[in-house]
This record gives sequence, C-alpha cells and structure tokens, in this order.
Amino acid sequence: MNSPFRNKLQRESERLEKREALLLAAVRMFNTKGFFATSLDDVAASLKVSKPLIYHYLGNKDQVLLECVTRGLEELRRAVQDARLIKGDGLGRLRIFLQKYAEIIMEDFGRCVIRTADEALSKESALRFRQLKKEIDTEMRTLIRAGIKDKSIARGDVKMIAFTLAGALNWPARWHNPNGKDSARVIAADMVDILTKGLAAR
Amino acid sequence: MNSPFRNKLQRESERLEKREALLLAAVRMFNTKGFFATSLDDVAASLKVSKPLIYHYLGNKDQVLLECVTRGLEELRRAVQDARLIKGDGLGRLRIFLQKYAEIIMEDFGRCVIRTADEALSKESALRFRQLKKEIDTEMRTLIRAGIKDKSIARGDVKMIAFTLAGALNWPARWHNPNGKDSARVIAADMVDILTKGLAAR
DNA sequence: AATATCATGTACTGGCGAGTAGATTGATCC
DNA sequence: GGATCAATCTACTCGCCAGTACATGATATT
Repeated sequence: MNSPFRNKLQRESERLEKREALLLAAVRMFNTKGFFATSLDDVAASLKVSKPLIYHYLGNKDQVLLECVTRGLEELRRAVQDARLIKGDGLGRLRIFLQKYAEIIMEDFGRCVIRTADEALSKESALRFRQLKKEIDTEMRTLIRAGIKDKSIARGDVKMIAFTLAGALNWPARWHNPNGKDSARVIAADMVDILTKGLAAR
Repeated sequence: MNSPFRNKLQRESERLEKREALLLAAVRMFNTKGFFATSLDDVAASLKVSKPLIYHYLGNKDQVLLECVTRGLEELRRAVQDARLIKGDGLGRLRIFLQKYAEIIMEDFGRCVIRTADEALSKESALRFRQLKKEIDTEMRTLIRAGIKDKSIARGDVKMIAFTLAGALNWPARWHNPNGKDSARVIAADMVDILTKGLAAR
C-alpha cells in the first residue's frame, strides 16, 4: 500500500511528480499574477517548500518559463500535426485544428504561451520561443493554403488570415476564467463558427 | 523668431511639449521592451535627462502607465462614439468602427492598452483601467446588437462576437512593426474584411 | 532687491528578489 | 560501515530600481 520504503522506480516517479507539481504551480502563478510579478519565493511558498528546491528541480526562472511555454507549444504542434492526417476538405481540417488550438490556449501551458512576451525570456530562450511559434504559424498557413486550393476557403492573403485567426483564438488566454462556468470547448466552438461564417448575415 | 525670452504662453506650451515628449518616450519604451523591463532611468536616459524630471512632469511609474493607457482608451472611445453617428446599417457602422479600432491599436497609446496587463498597475489604477475597457466593450456590443436587429449582422452570441472581433484586432499590437512597410490602414482593412466575410468560400 | 516658483541635477535610501553557499538528514551502494 | 547521492533547509550576497532629499541656478512677481 503506502509503505515508507520506495524502490527505484517509485522514487523516480515520485521525483517526476514533484517536479510536475512545481512546474504547474509556477505556470499557474505566472498566468494569474504575471511572470514579473511572480517571484520564485512565491511559487515555492504556495507549495510550502523553499526556493532552492525550485532550482533543484527546474533550474532558474528563465528555464522554468521556457519549459512552460515549450510545453504549450508542444501541445499546439501536436494539434496541427493531427489536423493534417484528418480526412476532409481544407476548411474542415482547419476548423478541427482551430477548435483544438483554442482549447489548448485556455489551458495552463497554452495560456502561458500567449501571455509570455519575448522580453520575459533570456535572449537564447526568446530565440527558441520564437522558432517554435514560427513552426506553428507555418503549419497553420499550410493548412489555410490547402483550403484555398481546394476552394473550401475563400481566397485571401494567407498571412493576414493566419494572424486574424490566431489573434481571435489567442484572446481567451487573457480573459477566460478556467474556474468559471463557460466551458473551453463551447467557447472555442463559438469562435470557430464566427470566424468561419463571418459577421455579415447571409 | 527664437529669442531666449518666453512669455507666459510660450512657457506653458513648452512645458506641455516636454511633458508630451516624456510620455511618448515612456510609452514607446514600454511597448518595445515591456513595462517591467523598462526602468524610469532608461526612459529618462533616452531623452538625456534625469529620472526626477519624470516625477516632476508625470508622477510615479504607475501614473505614467495609467496615463498612457487612458490616452489609448480615450481614442478608442472617440472612435466608438463616432461610429454611432454614422448613417448606414449596423454592419456598416460596425465595420467603420472596427477599422478605426485596429488602426488605433497599432499606434503608440493604443498598443499600450493591449500590451498592458492588470498586474502592471496599482490596484486603484487597474480598477480604472478595467472600467474604461469595459466601456468600450459595452459600446461595441451595442453596435453589434443594432446590426443583428437590422439584420445586417448574422445572429449569434453578442459577447462571443465582441470577444472574437476584439481578439483578432488586438493582436497586431503584438506583432505589427510600426517602422515596417505594412501600413496600419491596409492591415486593418484586410482584417475587417476577413472577419466580416468569414473564412468559408461563398 | 527680495522672494517665490520652476526646471533640473546629484546622490542617496530601502526593499525586493534572483541566485548561491553550505549545512543537514536520510537513503543507497559497494 | 564508510562513501556517495538526493532532497531539503537556512541564511546569505548582490544588483537593480522606484522613489526621495536636497542643492542649484534660472525666471517671474511685487
């Protein structure tokens, strides 16, 4: 059951669990109070441990933030790659992706991606951060182009389309309350619908 | 011409000019480096003056930021109020507003409104900040509702429509380079078009 | 001419927070 | 059973930066 003696595997997984808990506490605090207004002492205190423990498990503040955003971007990349494998026309595939994208953006790590500005990271980390974001953007544009090609998406400037969509879907990272009653899924679906059909009455 | 002797009026206007220059230097630096990464010493140094001068003309850091965002929000409010006076159907009026909104968001003070998170301000200032934003949001929703009523805008959840539009139009505050070749007007027009017509081919 | 007001600078204080040194305890390994 | 390693703490250093005290020269006011 719950013996105080652990074998190697248990210790390993316990370590990971602690690491995870620290990272999660950090990202949540970054999201609610903002990166600069959050001290590592705060994060540590919220779990009733001391700051050096964060350095032990996660490294310095820059590394912590980089890992947070990398996780978020990893999820987004998975989403975009999944979308490519789906059957259906370009618009359909894009819609699936957008839905997933918006949902991720309302989760802990995804939200952090949006709320994090380059200045928060060290030069090298910021570079990496931009690279990863660029990847997502590129993939997204590919999806849009495919839709235009198969005529399911209206012709237009692909870059502007991508920015417009991303902007709209990123915004919930700022206002959505994860503890509120509005489900991320419904919000995402609503937004995707508005974006797909447009404002104008048909 | 340029005598070293000034009369009262000239002194007054010179004072305002200096104040303005300081505020502009501040908001630009906030926008490029981020509020927290910008020290008032930095701002002062960029104009080759000393920090206490900023306190003399503008007050403390919180007041500086509050004035920046208030200016941006003031412009936005003017835009929304102008839109109400225009002739035409709801969609037409909304489009005019959205265009103007996006353009403001790509200017110094407008951009600052979007880039500023509540945590950057003192409690009281943040409260005021939220109030002003709320006003814009309310007005915007009124515009949308009018469009739905006169059937120029497709039916839908007004709140979600407002958020989606605002999100899309806010995003350039993060990526648009004011020194780049892309004109704010064209970008704004493109985005408004995409949002109005939607992705789906007709 | 004396005095108040404004513009501006130099030089300081005080606090916060990132990051580190080093101690302690306990478990693991040989 | 000593040597190593992991987990954790306390207690520091050091630099940055908001904000202030105070000086000084210039103008304006009467």
